[in-house]
Amino acid sequence: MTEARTQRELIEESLGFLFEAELLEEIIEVGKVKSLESDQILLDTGDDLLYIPFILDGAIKVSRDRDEEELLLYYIESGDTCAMTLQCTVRKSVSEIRATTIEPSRILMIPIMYMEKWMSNYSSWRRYILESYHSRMTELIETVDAIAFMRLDERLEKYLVDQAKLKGSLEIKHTHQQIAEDLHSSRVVISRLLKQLETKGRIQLYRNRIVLSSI
DNA sequence: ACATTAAGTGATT
DNA sequence: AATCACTTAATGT
Repeated sequence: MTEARTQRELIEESLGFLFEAELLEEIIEVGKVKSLESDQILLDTGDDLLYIPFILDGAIKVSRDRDEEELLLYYIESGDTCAMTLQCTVRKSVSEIRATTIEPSRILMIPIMYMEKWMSNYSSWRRYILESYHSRMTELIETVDAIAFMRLDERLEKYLVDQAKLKGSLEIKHTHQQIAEDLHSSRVVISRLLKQLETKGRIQLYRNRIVLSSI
């Protein structure tokens, strides 16, 4: 009882400003809230796309992975959805990305069968989907730019700043190894570059922890 | 005290 | 910028 109430409130709070009341009711009706700890895989490469996930709170990173290699593509936060899953409106398919929680997160899962119906019935839904697609595309291009045109040290600094903004804290609790994986580099290289940034006074290094001097 | 894991570094490609 | 090989430091048992 109270469970359902809280869930309704949670959904209204996170998504209420996005959709008209009628659609919101439908969303509350058919959506299931999934709670995940930090560092859990929400969706993995090769998984069938059965649900559209909406991030209610927390944050998620979307990365490409081949064999054991990984590369961070972009983050999704509260109010966002994953563009990858949107293509299932057109065609039933499997995921080509991995979505991992980077904070304890609650995600609203909506079966994909509603996609098409809502597309034709609700203008707020159409607008949301198109805008969402657009902003994911923009972020993806930003990432491509970073890989193509920035040196690794610049990319690392951008990564740290992005992390800090995302968490709302200058403290980043990652190992050098984890950062290396996100940037698709090696631990040794990241350690060296971090050391340089520390010498320049941009950061302070500790075990499992990096503190940014400023954003 | 010991083992394990994270981080630092010189040398080489 | 990556890899190897090794050292040093921090942390858990």
